[in-house]
Amino acid sequence: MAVTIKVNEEVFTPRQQAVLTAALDLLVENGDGLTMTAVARRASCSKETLYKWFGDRDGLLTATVQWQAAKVRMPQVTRTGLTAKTLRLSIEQFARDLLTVITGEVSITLNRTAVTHAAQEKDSLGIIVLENGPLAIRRRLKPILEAGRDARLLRFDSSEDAYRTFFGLVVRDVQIRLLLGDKSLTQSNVTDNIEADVKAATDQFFALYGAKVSNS
Amino acid sequence: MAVTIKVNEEVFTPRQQAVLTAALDLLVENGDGLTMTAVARRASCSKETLYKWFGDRDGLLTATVQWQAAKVRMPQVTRTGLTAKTLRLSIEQFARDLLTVITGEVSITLNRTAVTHAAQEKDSLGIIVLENGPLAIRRRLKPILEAGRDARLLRFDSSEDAYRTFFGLVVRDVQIRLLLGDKSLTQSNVTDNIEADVKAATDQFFALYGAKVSNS
DNA sequence: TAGCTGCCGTACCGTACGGTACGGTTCGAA
DNA sequence: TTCGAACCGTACCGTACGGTACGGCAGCTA
Repeated sequence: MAVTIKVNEEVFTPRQQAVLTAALDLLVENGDGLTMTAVARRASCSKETLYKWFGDRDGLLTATVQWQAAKVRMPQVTRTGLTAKTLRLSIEQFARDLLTVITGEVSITLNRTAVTHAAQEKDSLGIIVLENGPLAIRRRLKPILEAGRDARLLRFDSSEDAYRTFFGLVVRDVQIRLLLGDKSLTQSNVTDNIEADVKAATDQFFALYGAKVSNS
Repeated sequence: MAVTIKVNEEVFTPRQQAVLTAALDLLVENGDGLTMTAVARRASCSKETLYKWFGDRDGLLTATVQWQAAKVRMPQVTRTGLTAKTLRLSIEQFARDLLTVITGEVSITLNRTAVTHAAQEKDSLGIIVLENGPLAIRRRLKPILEAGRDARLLRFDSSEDAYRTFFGLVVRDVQIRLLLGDKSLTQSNVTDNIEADVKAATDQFFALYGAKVSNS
């Protein structure tokens, strides 16, 4: 990976975080409503300060997305002994985390913002969102999958393929429909079904990658 | 389905189609570059005409997306006898069509445009894109899945669930990564692997939903 | 030829917004 | 108490762009 991006700490003072919070709120409320004047008013700060701290509008946008995306760290999965049972619970937890994140209002907003940004030859926001979303899950899931394979509980050639299949089974068409504003996916409509979807996806994943019981 | 949208013919004169082509080209070249002045110049027409034909900028955008999305009709799948073999070929063809469409430059542009639009409380473009993308596939795939079930070649309770699983297995994380501008997914990088991905997805789909051979 | 229609090209207007400048205030340090 | 740094609020500038107006031209009809 040649490009290194600022996933670093990039510490913000409390006051700056208040500004970023205001910016995020504006983004969530009204995607294109992130004008410098609006942020300044919402955060009770001067535009001059915004430019001093973040350089320009793009800098503010990047700082907001980056800061927020990094906050969406999902709870660590307890990776105890690795029996068939704990492995399944871990997988389920990953599915639950993934679904919970992508259906959240903040995640939808960040993804929309990054997609909009990507439509203008700018990929920095997309990279940040990817890095903190799918790729974060992948980094944490892969070792567990491989541990499962080592323990003869799972069976696959490429852990990359296994991860991507898992992603597909869990996310299906939910994310793209949410990003496109599909009204038939009410927030509650989705969240109410998360548990069922988690179970279904996990079942399917084990059906595809679980070690056959009656097998050498 | 309560909402009926203008998927109708909405005939455009050749001259108007030339204008829409210019608009689409601008969208593809530079997502946010769709200014009325740019379209007028590219299409060698006057802004006055644009407003006369399409009402306002949003009308032009909608007409462009709608006209283009409707053109992305994928080839009809020959639905012959429905043996195990033809069913599999049909499923593979659907997977191939779906992957080919979503990885295309035009599709990426339309989806990005619609997502951007959806970030501004406007869902019309999203509905159009959904209707002509995933939902079009669904409308055509479901009958085949159900025919497969009737012929005891497939096994599932809900054809809706079966369709969505199929979608997930085929699309995985490809679409969201493309929308976010993931550079590690070169165009060729993806298209070269389509056949392998089609086969893998189809295999997995039949592993999950194919009727067990040694059963009842 | 006269007149009408449709359209091109260009000029124009109003506004929204990114970015800058500056006066005034608070507050901590010397 | 004085100085300076940080920052708020506001006014300001330039530009880009959506939308409108208008002059001119081509083509059709009578």
